[in-house]
Amino acid sequence: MPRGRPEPKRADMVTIADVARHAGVAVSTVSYVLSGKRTISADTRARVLASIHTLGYHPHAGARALASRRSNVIALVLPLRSGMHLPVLMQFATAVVTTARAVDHDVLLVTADEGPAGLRRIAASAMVDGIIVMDVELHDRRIAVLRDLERPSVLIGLPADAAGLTVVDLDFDRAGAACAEYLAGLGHTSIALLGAPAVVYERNTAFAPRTMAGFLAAARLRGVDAVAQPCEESAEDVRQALTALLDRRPDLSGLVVHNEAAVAHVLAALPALGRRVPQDISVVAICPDEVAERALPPLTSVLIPAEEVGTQAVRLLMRKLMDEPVPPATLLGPRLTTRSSTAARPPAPVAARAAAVPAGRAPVG
Amino acid sequence: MPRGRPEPKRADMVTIADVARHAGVAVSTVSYVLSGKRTISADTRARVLASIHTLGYHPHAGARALASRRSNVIALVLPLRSGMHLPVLMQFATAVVTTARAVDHDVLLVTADEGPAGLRRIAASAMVDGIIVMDVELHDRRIAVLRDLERPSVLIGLPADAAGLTVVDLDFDRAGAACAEYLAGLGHTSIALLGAPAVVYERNTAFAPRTMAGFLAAARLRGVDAVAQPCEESAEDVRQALTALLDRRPDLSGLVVHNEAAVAHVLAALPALGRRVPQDISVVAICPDEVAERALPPLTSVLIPAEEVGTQAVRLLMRKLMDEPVPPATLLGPRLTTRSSTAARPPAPVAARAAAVPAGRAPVG
DNA sequence: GGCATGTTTGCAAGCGCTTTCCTATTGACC
DNA sequence: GGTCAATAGGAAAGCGCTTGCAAACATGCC
Repeated sequence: MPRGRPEPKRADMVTIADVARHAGVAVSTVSYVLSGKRTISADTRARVLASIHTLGYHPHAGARALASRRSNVIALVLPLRSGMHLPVLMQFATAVVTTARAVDHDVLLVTADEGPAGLRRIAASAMVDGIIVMDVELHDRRIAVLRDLERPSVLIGLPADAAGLTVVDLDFDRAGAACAEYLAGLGHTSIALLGAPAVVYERNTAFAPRTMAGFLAAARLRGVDAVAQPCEESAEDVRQALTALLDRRPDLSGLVVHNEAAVAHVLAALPALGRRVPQDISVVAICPDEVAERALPPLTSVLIPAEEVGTQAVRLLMRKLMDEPVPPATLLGPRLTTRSSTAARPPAPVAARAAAVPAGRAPVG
Repeated sequence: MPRGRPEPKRADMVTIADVARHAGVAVSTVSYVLSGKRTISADTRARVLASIHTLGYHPHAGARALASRRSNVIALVLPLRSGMHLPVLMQFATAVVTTARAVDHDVLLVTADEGPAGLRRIAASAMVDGIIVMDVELHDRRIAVLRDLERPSVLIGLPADAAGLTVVDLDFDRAGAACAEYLAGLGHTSIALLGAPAVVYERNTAFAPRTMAGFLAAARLRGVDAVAQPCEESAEDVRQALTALLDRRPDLSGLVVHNEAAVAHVLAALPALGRRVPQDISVVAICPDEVAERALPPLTSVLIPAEEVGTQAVRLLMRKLMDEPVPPATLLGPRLTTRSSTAARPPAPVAARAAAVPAGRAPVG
């Protein structure tokens, strides 16, 4: 067949040329109407839009990506294998997709097990404009790749060395503080934090010590007695830790648990030790809502704002795509939800101290 | 600037032309090495591959999609909003991504709330070659769109009218049968199925009646007394239903529960009615593994093979992309996992009939 | 009237790839 | 030696879009 003779097009595909012809304008005009990159008279614009509508035109993503060097797709790298707490992951993914769509981007789903090579692949093939990586590990092999990739990226979770990267996460410092302030506001004057297992602190994963520090600092500011300690995850360890704790501080009336696995054990052990929740002791958890809601009694908790993290991650990525400066780390404020595991000020057994602190400060968030 | 003069390229992007130059061959040769669409001498091929490797070349996805009319991306439409059982959804998504990657495709994540227009958009923009839609409703507004779309699709879940579509799902018929056969194999001679709430049967959602039919048919084949009935979800309704059931059939020793919400109530009600699980009565659930594992005692259960559904969905889609014929419906075999809620043959209270049926048939799956 | 200025639109050169033609080389067979 | 077929590789035409350049026209001002 002779080259260059325009044959009747394949039935399904409507191209920008079809639209231009139909509207009686040049192809470029259609393009500009769509991109808004130059002013088009109201008249022409309306005509073009009408043609687009009647023909049911959708620009070819590949062609657009080729010509504009933008795919309008972002990659979302998720640890789909398991381990992660699913509801959190889901909320996060939903927020990312929704936010991305709101700014005219789609989301390519990539599993973490594709590893560094996977990131390189999707970036180098210009499949995506940017990358959001969830569940970043402390010494993640991917961060080296991300750092020298030509595409921008946003990490969820703080790696050991975040220099040159953009990170979003919950502000665990303030989460700890929120718990302390909330309990102080309820009138509690002796509180404690049970944290992650000791090993987590040893390998200095950022979130654990930061929560502890925030908790202690806030308590000190409010003039409240506070201790914080790691907590192993077995029922027996929890029981022992609580026994020792209550032995040392019989007036303890507020407890923060930042350890998802230990939560149930704590709730089981307290009644056995003669402390009713919340009458004798208030318990605040730092955990997903689901865990808090399912506990008995449902727990007042500070939750990881997965949705907001997702939204922020996309926003930050978009700003990087537009070459706007972004802060290296964005830490999100904790949200405390009141449920049935906390009550105002200590009851009778510790009544001796009950009047010392004014109650009534509103919860954080 | 004068057009057509090859300026030094933008630093990051390695193109096929660079590879061709480096290997001393034509661009087309590189392309053919990559696609394998024509024979290349071993020598040339090796040289090209070496160049690709040293230059770190990755073909530009957009350019490839434009020229080849294939994006090598499939869309995965998920009901991310909630409602769905997350572990199942996650397993499914993971299987889809993994399988897709194994056949050199990526996955675009689309939320169900983009609706029919969203499907049209991603299809018409040639962003994806095919679409997998999860959680299809009985009268889904999207199936009309899918049907006249130029791109192939695979549905998870059976819509009312599946004509012209490709569907994958668990074979609920066989799931019901598997339960009956398993209980029969354990020596039980009087068994019952508690199904979904009545309303589900009324609106003839396919899965519920099919499970029931399979259960009854298999029981009849094995010469086992069986009844099946809908089951409401409140604790009180469950208790009443069980009471009535045990009243009518005091020798009942096998129970199948196909109702996620009622499972816990059944387990609570049975001891109250003087039946220990599994000593007096064996219970099999049709539910996600998670629910079965968390129950007390952990339940022998038939689970939805989410992973296999995902894998099959991708395989079917690939076959459609290659214009190979595929069956309109692919129903996957159930998998029964034995846990602690079932025991061999009826115990003492029904000893009168205990010798009637030989025990020992292996569980299904 | 002539020139600078502004507004609106068209022209056409690619973006990086696939694929259709086509040429060159080789070996086999008559 | 000549014809044919098979095998390897190259040249170049698009795929559908964006965007730099410039034309066309109107307007304002001297």
